[in-house]
Amino acid sequence: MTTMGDVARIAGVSASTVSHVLNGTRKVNTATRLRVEAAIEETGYRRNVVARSLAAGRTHTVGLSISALTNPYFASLVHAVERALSEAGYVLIVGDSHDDVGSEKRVTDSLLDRKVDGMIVAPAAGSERVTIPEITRTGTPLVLIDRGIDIGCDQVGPENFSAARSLTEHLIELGHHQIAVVRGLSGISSTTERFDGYCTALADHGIAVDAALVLDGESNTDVAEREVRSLMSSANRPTALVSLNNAMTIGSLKAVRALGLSIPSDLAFVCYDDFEWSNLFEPRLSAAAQDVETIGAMAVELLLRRIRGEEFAPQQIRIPTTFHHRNSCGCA
Amino acid sequence: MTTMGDVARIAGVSASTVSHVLNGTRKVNTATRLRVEAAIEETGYRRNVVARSLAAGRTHTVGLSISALTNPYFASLVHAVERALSEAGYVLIVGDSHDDVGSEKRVTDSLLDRKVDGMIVAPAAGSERVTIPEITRTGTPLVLIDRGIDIGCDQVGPENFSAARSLTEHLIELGHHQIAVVRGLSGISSTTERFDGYCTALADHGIAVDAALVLDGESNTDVAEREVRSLMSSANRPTALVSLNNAMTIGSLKAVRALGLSIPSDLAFVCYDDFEWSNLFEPRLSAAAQDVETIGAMAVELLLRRIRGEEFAPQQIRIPTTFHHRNSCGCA
DNA sequence: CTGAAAGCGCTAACAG
DNA sequence: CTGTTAGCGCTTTCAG
Repeated sequence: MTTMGDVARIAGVSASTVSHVLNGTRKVNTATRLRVEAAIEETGYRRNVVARSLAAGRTHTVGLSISALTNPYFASLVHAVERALSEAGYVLIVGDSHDDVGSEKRVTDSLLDRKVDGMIVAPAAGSERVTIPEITRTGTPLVLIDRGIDIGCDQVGPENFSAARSLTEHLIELGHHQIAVVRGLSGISSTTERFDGYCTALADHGIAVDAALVLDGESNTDVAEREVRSLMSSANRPTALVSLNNAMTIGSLKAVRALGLSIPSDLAFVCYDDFEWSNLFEPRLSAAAQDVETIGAMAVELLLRRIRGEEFAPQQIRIPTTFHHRNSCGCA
Repeated sequence: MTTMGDVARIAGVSASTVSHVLNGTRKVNTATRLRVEAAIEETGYRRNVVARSLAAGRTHTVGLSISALTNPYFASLVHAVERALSEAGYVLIVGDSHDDVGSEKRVTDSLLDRKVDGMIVAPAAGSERVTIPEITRTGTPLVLIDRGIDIGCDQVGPENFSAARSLTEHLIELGHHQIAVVRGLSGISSTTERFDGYCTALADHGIAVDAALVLDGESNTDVAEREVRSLMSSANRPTALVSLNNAMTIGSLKAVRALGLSIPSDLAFVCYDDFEWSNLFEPRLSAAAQDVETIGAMAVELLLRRIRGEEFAPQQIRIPTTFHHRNSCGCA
């Protein structure tokens, strides 16, 4: 493998000069630069970023710990983050935490060991006690994504509370009183906030929260299917349902289909998170869509500013959701 | 930041010993090891993987260049690869090539510069002329995924030809003669192979390929929608359609819906690639599903063997697809 | 069983 | 405008 020294020798200059033409870090005589470039071309030299990182103390690498790469929402998030980073000349290392603090710790430790310049984390439940402290201890810039944690660090996520509230209110305005909800994994802020939105909507309209109508879907398709199925075949059958994330929406729809019920005639349905195909089939889903691109881009922007050493108060950014009003809610 | 030297000083040993307890690379007296471990604990020392990589000449990092992180198929592939790698103690760096050689070159160059121990690439059209040679020149182990290239290197992908042929045959056996096809991006092997499968099925049953029924969907939802829409509103309307990948399936369905046609009564429909929701809505899609997990795991396995220095003839592995027979094809 | 010492390939003062 | 010289933090012979 050719090194910078080899190139220098061939070009008849010092390694230092080669480094500077490569990085544009200082003025170099055009003639010498040309010679260096020729030598690089001739040898097919590739800089060794590992050595460079060690010497410079920066890796131009950012780590991302995500909950579930298989969830299309998170996949898009990874995509958005990757794009924003690569535009800025950074490279992304991804790890999947499977929404488990243990795995998350392993992922973030490995990222820390690799001396990433910054880190983006979608914190699992319990993260604030184990993962986050370790990251902040090293002084690595950190921004939380999707879910928040009550700690002084930058975070960017979607609007949860108001979106879930509107979703629920829409159902109430349609005359429903028996509105069930499938809520996500406990211990993460998005679940709490969305559920709060649901509760607030009910409260605002003088409807008491009926514990029997609150389903724990654990952000999981199968669990949601089971829960919805059992609720919908019980005596206490609701007339409307709000699903609080995409995976659970699939599960809910499966359950409804398996029972031979139809939406919206037997059950009005709205959900948090939109799908590419939401508009394609009957029932066309009335859904609150997140703006993933913006969430990803924002997170990267904040992180890069921290990496550059900018000082500013911790930001807590909420990206608005958009309500796509279709017909699963039972409107014309 | 604490370094290995600091730990050594505190433990009263040499850096060399610290290194060896950390890596288990040689026998260390239990007493000394304990002291070292205590010092590590006390200081909260984290190894510097960058320095380690430079010294050891291996980064325990694998690069992945993928066509489109937003396509759920590729997202699952990334997931499968990430999982297999992390089990083996490797870390994944992802780059999105957007199916463009230019971007692909940028991605792979950056990966090469980072001295990844190996590389997995879903080659874009033209890759064999620009990206692949550069990778092999550096001697970095490489395995091609999803698409192949006529070059002596390991590749793993789904069965394309036979799956597409079966899909088409199914339609023929149902009595269709006017079978249209939406094919993917030109220049990549999966497109060619799947299209060949379609042509062969027709030929085997004495049906000539009608150029007017061959649509170029460019592996893109919008393009497919436009094409299908225009074909389906023409005089020469086919009675059946086979879509050759997931993105184009969405487009096709959009077009069909927009025209107010219904599947399968107005148009029998089968597709390559399955969806999580294929079974959820009418028409329930009859589809050939890829086994992404296996594809990812296989690719990683081959790559790790190459990284370990094993010598063997280049492998070309095809993972079978599964036909999910539902009702969009028009069967009971 | 342990330590000394020579790098890995590059960056960045510093000096000229 | 360019070269010299220290490292960056770790691994790994080679001695002992």
